[in-house]
Amino acid sequence: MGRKSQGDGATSARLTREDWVQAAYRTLSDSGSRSLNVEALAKHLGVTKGSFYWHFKDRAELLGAVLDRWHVQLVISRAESAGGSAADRIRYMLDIVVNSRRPGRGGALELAMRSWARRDPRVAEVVESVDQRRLDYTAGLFRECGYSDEEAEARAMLLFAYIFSQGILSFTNDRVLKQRLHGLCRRLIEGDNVAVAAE
Amino acid sequence: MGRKSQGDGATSARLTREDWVQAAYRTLSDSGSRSLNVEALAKHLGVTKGSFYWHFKDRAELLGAVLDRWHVQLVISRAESAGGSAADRIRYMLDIVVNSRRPGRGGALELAMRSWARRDPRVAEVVESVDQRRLDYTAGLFRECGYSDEEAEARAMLLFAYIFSQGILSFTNDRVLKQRLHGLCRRLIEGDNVAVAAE
DNA sequence: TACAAACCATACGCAAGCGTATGGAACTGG
DNA sequence: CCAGTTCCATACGCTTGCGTATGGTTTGTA
Repeated sequence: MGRKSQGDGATSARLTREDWVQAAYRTLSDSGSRSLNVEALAKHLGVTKGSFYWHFKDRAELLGAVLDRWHVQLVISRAESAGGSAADRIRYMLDIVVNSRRPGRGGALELAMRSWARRDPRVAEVVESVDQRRLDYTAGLFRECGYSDEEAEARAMLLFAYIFSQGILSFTNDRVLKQRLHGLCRRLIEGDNVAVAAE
Repeated sequence: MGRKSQGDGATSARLTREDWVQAAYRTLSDSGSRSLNVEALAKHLGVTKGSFYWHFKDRAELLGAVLDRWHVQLVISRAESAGGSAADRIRYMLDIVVNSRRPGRGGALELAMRSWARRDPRVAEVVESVDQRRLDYTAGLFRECGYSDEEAEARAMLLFAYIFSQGILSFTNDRVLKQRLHGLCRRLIEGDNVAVAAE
């Protein structure tokens, strides 16, 4: 097994600190941070852990880097970069759920972060701030659609609950049915104001 | 540290297989199944692992027992035992979220099961069947309230998404605000039919 | 080409956790 | 009270994974 033939994210022959973080970031969604072990990562990258301990002080430093990456990556919301009106962006966020090719992927990462947060208060703090920021942003969109402060916040909560759960809970595998149900859920979350604003 | 003074679930001086399963079941919600290790459990129960390996063949057998317990426990829904009309039971399920004294507890267990399911297909199968059964049951309640099949299913999905997320996501710590938002979310999920039927 | 820095391999010590072996303590029916 | 069963403690071997030490290989650079 040659190095260049399997380096997952390693562009050059030799690795950088960033390559390690990326690999760790992906591995994280396959299980908790607990199973994020150095030697497995090294094997996955086609090197030995001698490489790892040159880039990082210890395993904790890698986990810290992974946490940072998740933090900044999530704050720069995908919906924001998509642009459009508030109603458009709400609809965009909702439709990501169905349109994503790899459904369990994003949900698995969220899951792993929460699971990790339960035994590391530092992680819990980051997760909480990310949740809050996402909620604030989305509530702002609903306010732009004409909802009151509280109703906007409630609908934002429901929106995230829905998105989050779609990635975690395994309700149905029927694509067609899921699509139809998605339309109904979207209508319930968006409500009348958005529907009116969107047409 | 004497045994009887700290046995967590052990009623008599000596332990039974059931005591081990109970202790494991509780420990599970504190992190993934990965951190469910025998020696820590033994310490928690005030014995050594010599005891454990008398009751169980190996660690896998304990995990299997824990999985079974979760399975049967969840099928016997709490809402069903509460009784009342369909609308009452829907409202009861929704209000459990706010009324539970230890908010993170149930959510943490759900989280742990999902996290576990991601690396054990046997667990994934159980989780999926449990999800499906819960959804079917709840959709039935909404149908009793006069909703169509699909709308009932969509509202059931939203209900579970909401309940699940309340246990996992960390939106706000403000009790009062949470209570008001809960009322709004409940109204969105229940919709007009339930509201009419309930009054 | 020569030297320094960056990067990696190999080999080791160490702790945690699983499972086994074996003997001892506690309870039980006769 | 005394076998026999049930339950537990102690001690051991084994594997996994973290971290270190040390030397080797590649890359940039003068």
